[in-house]
Amino acid sequence: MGRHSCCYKQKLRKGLWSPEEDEKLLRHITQFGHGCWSSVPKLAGLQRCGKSCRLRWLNYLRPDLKRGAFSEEEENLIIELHAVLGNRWSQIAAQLPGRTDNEIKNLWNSCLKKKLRQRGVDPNTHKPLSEVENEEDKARATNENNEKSSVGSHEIKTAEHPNMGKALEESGRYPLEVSLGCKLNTENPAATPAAHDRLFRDGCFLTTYDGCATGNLVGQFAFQQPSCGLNIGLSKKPDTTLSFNSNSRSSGSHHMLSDQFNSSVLPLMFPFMSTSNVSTPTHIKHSVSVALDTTTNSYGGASYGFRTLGATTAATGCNSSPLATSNTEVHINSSFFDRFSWGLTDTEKSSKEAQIQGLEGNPEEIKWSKYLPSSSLLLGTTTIPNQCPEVPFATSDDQSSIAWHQSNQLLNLQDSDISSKDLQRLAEAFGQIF
DNA sequence: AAATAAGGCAACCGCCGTCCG
DNA sequence: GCGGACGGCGGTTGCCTTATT
Repeated sequence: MGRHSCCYKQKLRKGLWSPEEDEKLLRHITQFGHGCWSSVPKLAGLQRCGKSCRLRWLNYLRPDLKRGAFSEEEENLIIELHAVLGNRWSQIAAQLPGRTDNEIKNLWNSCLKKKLRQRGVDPNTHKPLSEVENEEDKARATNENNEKSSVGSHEIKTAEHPNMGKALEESGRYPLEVSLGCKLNTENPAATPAAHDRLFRDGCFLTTYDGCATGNLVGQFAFQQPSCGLNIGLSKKPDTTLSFNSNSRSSGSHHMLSDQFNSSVLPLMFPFMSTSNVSTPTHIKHSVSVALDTTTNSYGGASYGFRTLGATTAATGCNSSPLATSNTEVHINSSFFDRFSWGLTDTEKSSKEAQIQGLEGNPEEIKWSKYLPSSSLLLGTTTIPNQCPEVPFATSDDQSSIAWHQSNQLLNLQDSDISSKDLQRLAEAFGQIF
């Protein structure tokens, strides 16, 4: 292992390539191909290392390169792909024929980041800047509090919730976090639950938060397993069409939600719940149902909770303590999803989505497709109209589709041999899209 | 017109994974 | 199994050009 041997060689030219060098390299490769790059400079009569030749060819000389400025479509595609893939420039470049990873990286660093900021979007997270700033403030405040108390957040939570320490210890994971942003009660804003009203019981979190602070949402709903960044959710907007915006930890499609989000999926999503030794259910039923009152653009009520198998004790309403129940069964009912007027279409498919799906079929070229599942969980046939005001140029359906694919694969990775680094990368990808 | 700052871009650096002897 | 060679990738640097003062 170690550095490339050519790095140690002397008398090799560095810096910009002269036209003569370009000509030599071009002539050699068009005539003989590059073969082994380390032998190219010698055969082509160049005082360069093979690596430098390779880079020059890939980034400048190869004939299929597209010259000129990036089109708006290309820029938008890069932004969307970056939301999913992060700084994996080579994989992004694979989706833009004739463009190099270096070119895209430069464009991103010099131009697109700035554009996103001007649009109020954080280029790292693809969330609205205001939200990112809020999160940073919260994180700062949390850190300060932790420092003051000289106790880590984990310990604080454990102290608050006696079972949690055991849960963490035995499951080896962070607890499941179920987030329910309940409603925007336009007539009685006070009825909206307090932000991040977090309750813990038996290894799981229920977090309610006011997802409506922006005024754009009438509700949010999300599942989260912080340890792997998995977070699935949806939001509902006043126009009564469902939306997956880039910051709602959203994913999936109508089919995912209504058909796939069933009792067989949740244990996959949150495997620790069925495997840890804490008092988790042996059978998990999913029941979160929210009745939408379309006349007031608010949820008429939210039913959610953990309940004992066969005995629903989920609380109703948004401001109660739904975990005043005795046992631990996450109860998420698909009827939750059926209460909406979805306004979705099965047939609409953007060209970008088609591109993305196209890449899934070519694992040799698109390496991140290896993360995608081949199981029936993989959906991606339905798109959702773009309802994402925060990222007006991004089609949230594409992103959410990818997110869902990746989240599924993430789940399927539990038993795979994929490395922790891969998982980390996936989690990072999730962090960026969410 | 000169100096300085900012932007854009090409190339390098160093790390990592894979291949192969 | 080990280690060197190599290809690939993302981060960074530094040069050149353009804009601003």
